[in-house]
Amino acid sequence: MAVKHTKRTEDYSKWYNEIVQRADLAEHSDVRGCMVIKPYGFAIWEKMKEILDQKFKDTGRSNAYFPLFIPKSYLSKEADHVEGFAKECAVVTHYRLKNSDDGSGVVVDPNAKLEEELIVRPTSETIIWNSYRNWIQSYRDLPILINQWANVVRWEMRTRLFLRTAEFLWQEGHTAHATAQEAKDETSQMLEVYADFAEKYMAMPVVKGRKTESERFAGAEDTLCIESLMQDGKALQAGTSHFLGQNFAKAFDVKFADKQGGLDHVWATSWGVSTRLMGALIMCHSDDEGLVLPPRLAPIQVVAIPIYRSKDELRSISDKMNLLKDAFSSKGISFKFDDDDNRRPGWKFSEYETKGVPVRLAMGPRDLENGKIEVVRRDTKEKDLVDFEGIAGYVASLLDEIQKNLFDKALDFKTKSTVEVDDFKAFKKAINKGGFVSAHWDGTSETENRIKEYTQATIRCIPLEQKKESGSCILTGKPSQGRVLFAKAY
RNA sequence: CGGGAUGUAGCUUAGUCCGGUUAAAGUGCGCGUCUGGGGGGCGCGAGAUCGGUGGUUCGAAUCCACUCAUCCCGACCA
Repeated sequence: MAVKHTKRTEDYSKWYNEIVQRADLAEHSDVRGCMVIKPYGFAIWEKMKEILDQKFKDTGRSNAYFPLFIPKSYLSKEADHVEGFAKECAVVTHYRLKNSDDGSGVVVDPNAKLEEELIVRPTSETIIWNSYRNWIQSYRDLPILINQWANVVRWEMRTRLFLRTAEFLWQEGHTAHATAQEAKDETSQMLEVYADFAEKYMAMPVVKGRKTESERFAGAEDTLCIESLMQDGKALQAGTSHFLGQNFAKAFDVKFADKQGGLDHVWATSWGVSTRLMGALIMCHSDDEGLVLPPRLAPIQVVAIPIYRSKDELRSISDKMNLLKDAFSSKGISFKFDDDDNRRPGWKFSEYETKGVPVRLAMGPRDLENGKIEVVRRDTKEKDLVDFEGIAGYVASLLDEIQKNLFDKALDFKTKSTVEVDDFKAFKKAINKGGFVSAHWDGTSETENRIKEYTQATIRCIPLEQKKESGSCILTGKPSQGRVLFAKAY
């Protein structure tokens, strides 16, 4: 019996929520706005982490860890920064509980008030730059290239699993440089790392771009980003890399002596991606049956299901599967043989489909006799009967093909969903249809805001790679030097 | 913080308008059995102080008041 689920075309956000829960990725916690990431979901995040972490290290960065709590006074040192985050900070005011007088439970001990309140980090620039002051005296101490894997808290009004939660996991890189150019290069380099990760591993095409002033990170001089397009036509910011100028160095008085003996403030960057990538991954590839995972991020790449009546049949199939286990493991392919006798084959088929396992194998008595095995790929659901001999090699190249196919499909969708328009009427129509809309803009925040009011669309980015082209702003008609990318966004 | 809605078994819900004895179903869970190539069938069983507190009443899941929580729509939002 097929179980009814919400389809993407019926209600996209309902579909999304159901996938997250059905695929066992995460659930709502009793704590408002916070989620529990379940083992299967966390396994995907761990793969992302592992790959990114290696990329950071390969490019010369190292990990460190800074405190969860930030003294309130630190946060207020950089004016734009505090303004950007003040409205969504959790604050620690006391350090002790006590039993209530009426015995009804514990209450906050009013005598244990902190002299200076602590902010639960919404991001760590301030506490890190406070340390950097002590670490940096000379140009010889630079650059400092540090990353930390951590949780942060932003008290959001409305939350959605993975996409926007009050607490989330991320990595934040914080670097310090002797020159502006070096910091800018760092910002670009890390953006490349993110783009490469998104495309090669998540199989998710992205647009690399620059944020407009109003979308820029609080405290940054320049924000670069990768933007991706979800299947419902809404854009999602998947990663950001900021050139912070000397803002934090000035706020925290971080100076260094250069070769000539002069004293100057240090140049900074920060860059990050979060568990939001999980949301992007889900919305980029999954279908009405459930999750679809790119092989390079799938915790289980291949699952095998035995079909049998008697114990003897199971035993002879198991013998074959154990051979496979070794063959796959020597190729670095993660393989699961599901011989759980409490679940039936049909149930298992649905289960692994829901969880997005890229390749499913099934073997029954008939196959065993004929030296065959059934191979089903998750992305196209194509089913083939293949010779058992040499199956590991067959599956290895199939996984590569699936990885490529997912990217190609997503790229095709993105290309088809990106349109150029030259007047406001066409713009409104295109925005309502969904997707990226490439249009001329006069470069002012006023115009940007008015367009947002009229259409709910925002400028996702000013693409880094694009042809120079003069034109006129779709709203005001004023001259423009190039197109920017608009979309409704998550 | 404004507007709307909902809290009943692990989950999804019926019952509430119009008060009545042991609170109902599906799913999930446990046991048995037949089964097994796309979410199995049958039988038996466990599981709920009906969000909380107080009130009205002979009697409250049901009516009233208060309270807590969650969800949706706004506002806000890397």
